[in-house]
Amino acid sequence: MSSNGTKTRRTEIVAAAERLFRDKGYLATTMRDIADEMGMQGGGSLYAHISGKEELLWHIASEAIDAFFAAVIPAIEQAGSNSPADKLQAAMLAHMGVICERLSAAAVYFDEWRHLSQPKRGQFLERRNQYERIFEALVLQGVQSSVFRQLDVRVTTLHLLGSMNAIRHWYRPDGRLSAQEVAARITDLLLEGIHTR
Amino acid sequence: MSSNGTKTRRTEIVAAAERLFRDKGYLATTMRDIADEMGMQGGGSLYAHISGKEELLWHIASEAIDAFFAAVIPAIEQAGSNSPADKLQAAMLAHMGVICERLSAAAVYFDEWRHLSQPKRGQFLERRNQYERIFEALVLQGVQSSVFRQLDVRVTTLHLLGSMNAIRHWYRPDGRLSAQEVAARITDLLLEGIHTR
DNA sequence: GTCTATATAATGATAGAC
DNA sequence: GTCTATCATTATATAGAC
Repeated sequence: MSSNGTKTRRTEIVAAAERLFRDKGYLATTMRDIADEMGMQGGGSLYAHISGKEELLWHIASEAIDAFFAAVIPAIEQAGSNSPADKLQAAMLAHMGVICERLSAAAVYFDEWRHLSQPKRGQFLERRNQYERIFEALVLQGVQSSVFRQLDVRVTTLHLLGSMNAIRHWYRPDGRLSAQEVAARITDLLLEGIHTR
Repeated sequence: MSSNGTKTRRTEIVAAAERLFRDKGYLATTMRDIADEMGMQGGGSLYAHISGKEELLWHIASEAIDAFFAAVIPAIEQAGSNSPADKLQAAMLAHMGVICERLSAAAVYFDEWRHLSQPKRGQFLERRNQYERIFEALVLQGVQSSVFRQLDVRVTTLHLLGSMNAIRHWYRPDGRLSAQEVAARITDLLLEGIHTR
């Protein structure tokens, strides 16, 4: 939103690209596809607002990672208690909240970043690793304090992240469950397992 | 392998394409890339062995789904007991075994199938759904027999499949853990959770 | 079966009129 | 800021010599 509350044309283009990148993939999406989505007659008009296709990819990917940081950091700070379990739970709910509410951006973040050329690609991966270390630290704290089982921290962290991120493949905003319900159920499944106790 | 035990040229091409489709993605891989990988001088020589690029994608994707069926069905039949828990565990180990030992094929199966054009795309999805119903049936049996908690069967199944499939993003054949170890640990995490009991 | 050369189509991006 | 036209590049696939 600009200062007067209206979407800029550029913002609309980014949103259209985000949807198309998710639906068809970055390489399968043409500038003409994006122009069509905008109601424009040819791909050329887009270049009055953006510098090129890869700039769209970079914009979406880096804005997505900002969204994850912006949701998860405060969630951890405001968790119900200082216990690693509560902090991890809060982080997981926040992380999945971003995925469910920004499905297109999340798809680009997870699946299309590899089409960035260097050095953007390296910058992206560095920042993503930084983000994932937040979860690894929480898992480590939980294992060290015996709130969690004596698990391999690396494998457990990769498992948690991979499992949470997988919901992008099947969560539907218009489905039976709300984003909060899905996030809560997956969090419960990951923390407690599926076996009866 | 052909009857005399040697790889056919076509099989080599499929293997090269499989690697490249995983590393760069289907659309980012050119026929010249595949020819290079084969030590050929130009993309044209490939067409003596295959009919086109999409045939490679279809061959890899449909062979991959066959591999999943071929591993999981006997694993369930030969499970340690008739309990849903043992059958599901056997199915999970077999499923992740295929992913770890056929990483390239798995990547194509999970990420590149959408570039199939109709009607192949629909045929693929139909068969994949059929495969996933095997897991859904096992989850349902486990919930009905109270071996598992009273969980939403659909969400739990999607969670299990998504979590298992996510290991393709981080498992490395030359890493610290073997395929069997990774599969066993992820199975344990999914069934028992991470919380201390 | 592999080579070189090429036909054909589509792409990202630019130029200039309005 | 959008339009139309187009350039330069690259892609899949084919043709014909060897």
